Amino acid sequence: MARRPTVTSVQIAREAGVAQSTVSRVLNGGSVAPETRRRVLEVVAKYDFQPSQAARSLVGSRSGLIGVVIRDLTNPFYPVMVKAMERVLHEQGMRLTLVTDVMTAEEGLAQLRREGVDGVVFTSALQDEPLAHRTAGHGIPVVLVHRTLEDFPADQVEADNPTAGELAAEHLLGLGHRRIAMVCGLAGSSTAQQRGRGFRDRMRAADGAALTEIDGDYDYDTAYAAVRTLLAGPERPTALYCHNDVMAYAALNAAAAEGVDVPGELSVVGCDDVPLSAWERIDLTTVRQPLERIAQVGVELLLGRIEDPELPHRHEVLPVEFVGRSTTGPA
Amino acid sequence: MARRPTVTSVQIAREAGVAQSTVSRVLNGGSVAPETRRRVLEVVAKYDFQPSQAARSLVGSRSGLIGVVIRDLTNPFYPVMVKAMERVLHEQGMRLTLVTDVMTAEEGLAQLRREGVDGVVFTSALQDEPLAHRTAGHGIPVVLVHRTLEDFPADQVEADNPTAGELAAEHLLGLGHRRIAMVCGLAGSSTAQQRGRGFRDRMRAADGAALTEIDGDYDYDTAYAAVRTLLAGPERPTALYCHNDVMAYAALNAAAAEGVDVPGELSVVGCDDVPLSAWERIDLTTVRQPLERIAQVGVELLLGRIEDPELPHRHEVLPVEFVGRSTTGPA
DNA sequence: CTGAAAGCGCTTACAG
DNA sequence: CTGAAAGCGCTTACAG
Repeated sequence: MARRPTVTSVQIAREAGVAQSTVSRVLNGGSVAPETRRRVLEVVAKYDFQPSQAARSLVGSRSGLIGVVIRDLTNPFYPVMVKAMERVLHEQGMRLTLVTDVMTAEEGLAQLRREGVDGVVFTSALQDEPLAHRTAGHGIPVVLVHRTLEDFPADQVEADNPTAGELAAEHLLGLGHRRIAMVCGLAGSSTAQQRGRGFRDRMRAADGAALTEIDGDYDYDTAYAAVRTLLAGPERPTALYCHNDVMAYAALNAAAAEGVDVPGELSVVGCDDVPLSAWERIDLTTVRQPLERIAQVGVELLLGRIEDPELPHRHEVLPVEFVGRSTTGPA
Repeated sequence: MARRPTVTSVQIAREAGVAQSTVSRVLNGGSVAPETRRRVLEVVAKYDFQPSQAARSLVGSRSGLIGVVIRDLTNPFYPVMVKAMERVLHEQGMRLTLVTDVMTAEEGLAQLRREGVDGVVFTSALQDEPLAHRTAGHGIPVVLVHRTLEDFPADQVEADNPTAGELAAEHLLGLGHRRIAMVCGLAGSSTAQQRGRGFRDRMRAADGAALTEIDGDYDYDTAYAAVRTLLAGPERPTALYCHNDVMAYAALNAAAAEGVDVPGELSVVGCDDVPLSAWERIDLTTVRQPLERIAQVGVELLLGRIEDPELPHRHEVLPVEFVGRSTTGPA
């Protein structure tokens, strides 16, 4: 396999009658005489010259690459985030490299190191996740987005998840529900812990309220199976609080499969407010978190830290908002 | 910004007491004495050494990077494809770089050239799309996946879309529908053209069948607005054939918004069979195309071509399958 | 089997 | 403002 012929800065220089370093200066904004600049740019345009990223990142101090760790890309939550991050990065002339669940955490870290990323965004960190710690351990700037880790020495951005749980509980209790089940997200995730805590706190304050908790792992299939079992069982709850929208969809569908009317016999509340949730066929009552904003702030914090590693760590908590729709009703 | 200290092959060599080129040979499978190999690997393991991709792709003939052009990542169709492609690439030790709609086609091509991709997968080519042509023009191997281009000199993989259209028409006609509307995908896309053609062909063979065509652009919002207008109008059809599932969801939701019962007053057929379509709340009658298989075959063809550019071009057409669910009923 | 050397395409001091 | 030169971290002939 011969490498296909690509125009290099040396060829541009030769044709423009300048030194190769002058081409570099023109492209990177060094001081160049207007006439020289014009001549170089003309040749650059003629060949639509694109400087090699490999060479650039090899010699420069930056690769212009940001790693984004997203385990499950099929959760509709994440494409929205990816898009928001790409937008910010693209404005800065930077690129994004994805680490998904096709590879192990180990392989993911190796990948990020080989690619020489300037920083990494973690979107789904778990308490026992070694990847974020080890990445930071290699001196790579890290930001934790959406899910956070207590005492982790890095910038972090998340929604006000305890309040999200409280708002959900308040809503259901206000409708008169007392036999409630909570479909929990991944045990090691901060979001599940915080949303669970907020919900439980409000529940405890209510008279005669009984809370059952089941594991949904933030996964459609897991939640679907768990909710079907629950609904087919003896002590069917009158309301369900799901730690994310995807599990709420699973609950809605499980209810349909079991012939349980929503919201007549069962109320369902989610968390996230993914675009899907507004669909008439779904119309999910949920708690909105500012997905795009979280992604955007996360990338901005990371870029700021890459610029200045000495900045004090910031931990942003963004407000959530209750969104009442038609999957909830009186007990 | 100082570059953070990274272990290099020179340091590994020094500590192992060998030449740097020997380290390279150990890592890339050259001939090395067992004892030498052992010593080198020991040091490699000690530092968890990861060779720089930048250096490697600068000097080598391959970057190990494959560009994947996906315009709209939020269509649930695409994450499934990305995952399938990542899986194949990861097995080959290769990586994927995404080009989405945060950048223009122009910027996308520039990006791919700067990154020195070994090849590019186009998943949403349009007839007037210059990007695929120009990419190939730069000598970069290209494969067209899902959407194809007639007479394009490259490997192509698609579903049997004409048959998809025919199956949908057959189903609706068989249920007695005669006043039918077709919600069309992007005008310049092969899928919309082929699915439309297949559907029209069958329609023409049916007595007294009237077909209205409206533009949905493969976009949820566009299709939603168009279907609401259609349903609110005077000559409401009894059935809808949508060129993809996302527009069918829009149609389902638009019907709900207009108070039109599905399938009682309106039947809806989609195309794709994205996982979502099987949800009880959606339960869309559709025509399945083998998403993952298309993605997989596409990447395999591309890798084969990179290996041997002289291979004759292949054009694979994969079978589709009708999936009857509950959004369709008798006229 | 192994080492010394060239070179990939750039950026970045360093002179002038 | 501009050029000559060093060097980023590798792979790949080329000797031995």
